[in-house]
Amino acid sequence: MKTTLTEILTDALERARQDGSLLLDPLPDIQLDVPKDPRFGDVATNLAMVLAGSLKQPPRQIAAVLIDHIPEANGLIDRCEIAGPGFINFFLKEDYWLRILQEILDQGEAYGRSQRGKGAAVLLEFVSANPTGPLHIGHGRGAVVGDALARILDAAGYKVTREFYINDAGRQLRVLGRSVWLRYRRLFDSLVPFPEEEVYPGDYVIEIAEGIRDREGDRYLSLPEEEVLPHFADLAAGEILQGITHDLKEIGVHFDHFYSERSLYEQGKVRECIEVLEEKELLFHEENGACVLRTSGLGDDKDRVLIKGNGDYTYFASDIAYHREKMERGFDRLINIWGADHHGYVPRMQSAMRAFGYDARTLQVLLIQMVNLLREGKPVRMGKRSGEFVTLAEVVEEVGADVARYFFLLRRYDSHLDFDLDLAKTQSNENPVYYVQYAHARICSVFKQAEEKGFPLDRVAQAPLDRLNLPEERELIKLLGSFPDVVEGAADAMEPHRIPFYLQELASRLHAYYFKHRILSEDVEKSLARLCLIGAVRSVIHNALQLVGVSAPESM
RNA sequence: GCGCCCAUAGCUCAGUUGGAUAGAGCGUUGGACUACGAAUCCAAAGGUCGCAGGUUCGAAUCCUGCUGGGCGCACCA
Repeated sequence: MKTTLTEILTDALERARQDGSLLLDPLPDIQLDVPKDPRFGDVATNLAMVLAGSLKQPPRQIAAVLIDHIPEANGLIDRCEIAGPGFINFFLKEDYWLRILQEILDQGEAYGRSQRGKGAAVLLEFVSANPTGPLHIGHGRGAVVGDALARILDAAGYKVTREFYINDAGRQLRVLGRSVWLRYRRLFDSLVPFPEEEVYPGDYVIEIAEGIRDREGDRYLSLPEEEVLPHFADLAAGEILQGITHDLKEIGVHFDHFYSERSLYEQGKVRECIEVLEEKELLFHEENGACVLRTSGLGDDKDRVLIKGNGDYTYFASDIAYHREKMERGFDRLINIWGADHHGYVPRMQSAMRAFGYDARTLQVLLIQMVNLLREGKPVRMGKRSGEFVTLAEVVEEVGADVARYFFLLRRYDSHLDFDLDLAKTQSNENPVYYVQYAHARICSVFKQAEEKGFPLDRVAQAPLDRLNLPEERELIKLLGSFPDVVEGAADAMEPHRIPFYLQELASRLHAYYFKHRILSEDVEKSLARLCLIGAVRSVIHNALQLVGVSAPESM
């Protein structure tokens, strides 16, 4: 809708320029609004007010000129009004809305999809949790936001690849190996010390050690530590990663690739990356042998070490190699989803992009704020080191995947989230998930009812849609008509939470309409038309729920 | 000390990229089932958009400075 109106306005501007009534150069961007108040029309633009400054004419006068240049036979606009300081309000032709309704019915699951992204290839990296322990609730939020964003971008015409980066090199993994090794030895000798401060204390480490003992007995006790530790580390990481993918699957999140950090080293990508930077003369070496990237000249506040004095690579080294690798795989855009506590890392990552000659804006980082888990109104203490660790899997088990997902998406990703376990578990009107799902189930129920009562459902496609002339019906159709704009907006801004908010409003309008007006009546033609309307609502609710990965049940 | 994020109704939060009278859910109060699902609906009360300046036709939104909260500032990950 907005796009066709934009064309009409651009055309009007062009005509006005050619006949000299408006001295435009260049043509301005056209901004369209859907006014909150229906009295201000179906769509409005502030165009005249924007132009007032440069044209040095009163906005209302410019608006009048513009309206004069809109052709009569545009097929869309019924009438225009100039309002307030210079808004142009457009009232669209009655049958336009019926065409929209027909379009929704025709398109079905495709309604809401667009070519906004023009097929641009996007690499969306998210979760990327270290394989050293189970996912917690914060990971869950990142996972669900990332997954929903992937679905939304896909619907908006981007080619999305979902990737999980595995930190399977470096110190944390060595610590994991040592943790398992100590637990393993303790299974045979309880006197072996277990320094909780230096290793991972979680019970899952014991379980991994027990697994090794059950399968292979005590044979590792006699082997030298240097041999056992890397093996245990790999074994444990593999097992934990399997658990992670399992937990992600339980909450409906999947990945196209798992990208191994270690493979970057094994394929020489890290070294290659450093050589390239060396050629670009972006590196310098300190007295102790450390190798440093001059990020300070590229937007970061200081230079960053790539190779330490002891010869070890820093994580930053493999990270930039990874991102260079992403670009070399041909992606147009990179999106990373990180916990907000990593925000200090963003400038240096973007300076690395610049170091390789890419626009820093090619990499966008979404920082997901922390999640506060509440039970009985009190925060549940989190943290890998604390005893009462609550995993994502436990939360999903407790409240279900639909609820968990919806709760994660109910807030902007950059605001703190209180996850209230008791609220999440209530199957009542306090729980926003059911409100929306109920609307869907309710419509399904009406269709079932219509079938039982013998309404000629095979004639629904020929229903006289012009019988839908109530204000509530008109508003409902308008809301349905804005769905593609909502999806595009969510994709542009990378803000999945817009979908649940849209759903809330749509469900609310549906419930109100349903309560006030009977769908099935003696007037068969009208009943069929109304079935078309609620059928379209059902379809859009279904599509929107699909975008956030929440199920649309036919009965509850 | 420096940097980033946040501050909107009693609570939790939206606010269409600077637009018209600032919205929703929950909670509170009062009402609505002999008809398609009451997990629903209708109505009311509730606001100095943290504070003070600035930018302009117009600011919750943009710029500056404060106040208060969160998080970062490694040759850690």
